[in-house]
Amino acid sequence: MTDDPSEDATRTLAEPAVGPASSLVADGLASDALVTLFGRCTVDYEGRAASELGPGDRHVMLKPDGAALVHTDEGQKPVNWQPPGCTHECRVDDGALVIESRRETPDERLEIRFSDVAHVAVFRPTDEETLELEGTEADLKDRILSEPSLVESGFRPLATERETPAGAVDVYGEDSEGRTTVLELKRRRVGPDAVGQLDRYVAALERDLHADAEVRGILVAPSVTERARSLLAEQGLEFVSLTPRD
Amino acid sequence: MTDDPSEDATRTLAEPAVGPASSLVADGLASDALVTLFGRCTVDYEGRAASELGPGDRHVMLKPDGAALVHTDEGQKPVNWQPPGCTHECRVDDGALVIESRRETPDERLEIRFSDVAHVAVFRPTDEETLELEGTEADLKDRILSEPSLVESGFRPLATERETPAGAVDVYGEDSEGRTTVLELKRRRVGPDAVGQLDRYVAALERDLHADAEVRGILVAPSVTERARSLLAEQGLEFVSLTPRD
DNA sequence: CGCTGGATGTCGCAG
DNA sequence: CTGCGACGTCCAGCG
Repeated sequence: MTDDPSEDATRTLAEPAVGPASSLVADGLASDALVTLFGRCTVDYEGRAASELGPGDRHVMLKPDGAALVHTDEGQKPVNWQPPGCTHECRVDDGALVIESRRETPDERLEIRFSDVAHVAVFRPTDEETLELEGTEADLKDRILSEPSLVESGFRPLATERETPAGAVDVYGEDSEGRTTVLELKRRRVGPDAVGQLDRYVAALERDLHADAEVRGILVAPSVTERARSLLAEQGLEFVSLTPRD
Repeated sequence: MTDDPSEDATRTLAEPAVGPASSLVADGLASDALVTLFGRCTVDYEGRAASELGPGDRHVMLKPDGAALVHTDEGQKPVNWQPPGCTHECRVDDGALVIESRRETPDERLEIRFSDVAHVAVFRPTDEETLELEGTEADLKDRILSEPSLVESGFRPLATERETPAGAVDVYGEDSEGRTTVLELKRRRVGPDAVGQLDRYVAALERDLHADAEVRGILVAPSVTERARSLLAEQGLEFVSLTPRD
């Protein structure tokens, strides 16, 4: 760490000419800073899919990890983006400030062309802290493992993430009568997709064990939709209501 | 529209005191602008789940549609967020600048507490243009409908989004021998989940028609994983390779 | 790297 | 509003 303010201070430019704007963006990219731009731009993307976006005033963020985000006035998700790991370049082309972001595997390219830059900023984010999150599926699993009777009296968990030919089962165990019983856990209200998932695991286990093996499948979630409930019934599967918290 | 520059120009503050920072944020929120802040903050979230994030230097974006995004130096996704439709408030509390975002249904609350604000900006994004995207599942469907033989010689599409007790089938039709044939389309390489989906539709249709009805199920995608391929085989389902573009 | 499934998924559309 | 499935989903964990 030096005393050079460019090493840790925020730097900004308002209504810059293309040259100074380009210089500041390039400096920010070279020094692993977080760079933001605001101004009139078009956006072109080509990769897994392809898109075009006509001119408008938007907010662009370039992260030190190689991510790029283009935000309009609406929506939680960026209108265009590039994932972490991309290489960003900044150049001046025909009087426009052009940001180009590329990656390989898959080959993807994002080009943001600014006809006018209203603002450029270079920030130095720090990330000492990690997010503490609760209320996840992992919390629901912990709840069940520490108190299996919440699922059913006499239920005994024997393994988690047990492998089957159709994938790994969340919780694998036995009921009070010794029958193989598998749980599919969801942190929130579930639809038909979760039933299909549980059904695949149960069918795979019945094939994998004996032809006559009876395997119980229980969907554990706060609630189910009506269609999911009828699919469960058709497949001879069960449901237990349980939330990740409380 | 007036000549008041606050109505359309970008406004910024560098290293502001809490009072001026709060005023500018409040002005921005009141005038449907896009507001960004950068500085040292903690973040607390309570809603569908709950989270805490200790102090660090982060970038916050408040959108005119009510969305809120908190970005660290890493990741394409914000570390914390609030979806569009939320109500943002800005206040000074115990010398700190506090942004609070709320919504109902579900009841959710996000609190961002700045101990130090390095930068505040108010922008006026415009969104005249809409994104033109190609290479989606809809493009794959159009391709098949305009040239059904891409799936199989003699295939005749009869309906799209046809309803079954298990949900709507992407493409419903008949093969050259008059057998009911349903397609599940995916724009990219697929795994076991798509097989489960197709299987649910085929099983529902076989129940819905006659007990003796034979229904063919074809997964149409660029490629499949090995596990998906074996699940297809076990269920007597088929695969056709096709991409949304080219 | 590819596979797999979770996510405070988000988003758009239909009932 | 809920239900349902697509998404350039993103993302972590594991082989």
